[in-house]
Amino acid sequence: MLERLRDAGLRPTRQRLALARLLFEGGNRHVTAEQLHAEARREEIAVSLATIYNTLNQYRKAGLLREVVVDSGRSWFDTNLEEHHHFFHEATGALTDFEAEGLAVEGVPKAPAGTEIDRVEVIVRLRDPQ
Amino acid sequence: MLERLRDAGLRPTRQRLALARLLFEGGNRHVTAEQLHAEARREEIAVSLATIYNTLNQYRKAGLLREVVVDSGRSWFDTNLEEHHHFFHEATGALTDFEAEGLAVEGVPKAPAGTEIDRVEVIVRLRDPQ
DNA sequence: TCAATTCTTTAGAGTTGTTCTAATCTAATT
DNA sequence: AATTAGATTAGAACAACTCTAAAGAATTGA
Repeated sequence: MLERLRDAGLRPTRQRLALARLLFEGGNRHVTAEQLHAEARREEIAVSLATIYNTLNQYRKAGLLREVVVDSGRSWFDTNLEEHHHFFHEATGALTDFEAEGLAVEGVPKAPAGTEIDRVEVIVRLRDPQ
Repeated sequence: MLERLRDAGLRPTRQRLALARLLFEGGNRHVTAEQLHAEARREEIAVSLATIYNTLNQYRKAGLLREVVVDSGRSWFDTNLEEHHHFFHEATGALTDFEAEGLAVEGVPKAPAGTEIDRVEVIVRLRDPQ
């Protein structure tokens, strides 16, 4: 974990290490800033909300996390760096991954002049059965 | 326009009619609440920001508009009701449509138990050429 | 047509999620 | 150990909404 932070050019401070452990040990996960803050509090890790936001954004810039926008008014951070897509259940706000393997998006038009494609994101919005 | 509002079960008030004209006359468009408010102000239509929000949400619920979430912290409303997808240019915040025709998304996994697919959204994120 | 009723609009206060500020603290470097 | 550069913090500030309750406008029914 220490290495991972050093490689990303981030000083391995107490707070950053503790948050890295919560985020990266034990499988992929999705969190919001508030959720991570609450979790740190439960684990008795003293970290301010400002540091949670700073850290999540630094991790994102360093490529340790991805941001997922599905929900206006709240940012999700996703530790899964593999190519994948998302289910989003509007009713509950639940966000789950599905693998890109098996999914084919064909016929994406070429990028408008002066831009290039960064990535193609597929969001499958779910509702309760009617 | 009057008909359109009545059919949607909305009283055709001065404000709702004026906003409907801005939104629906003259081709498809994407707006945020603030943008529409500024535009109304320029056209000397007196509408409060609260009414802008109310109206956009009523239009969305009535199916006259769709909401597009690409940008955490801001909601976009899209008057294009046809099946289509979006380019989003991160650097400028520009949002543009592309037709669904020609695009094929294959191999979407089936919806998790207890849910069904509402819609499959494709967002092509653009960056400046490196 | 004109009350009476119901729905709509409004200004401003409130809320939520996020960023900023500037003072204090800590890791790295000398 | 002292210095310095960078990190953390509480709380203020900010942006995008949403709510409230009072005033206004569209509809209804006589």
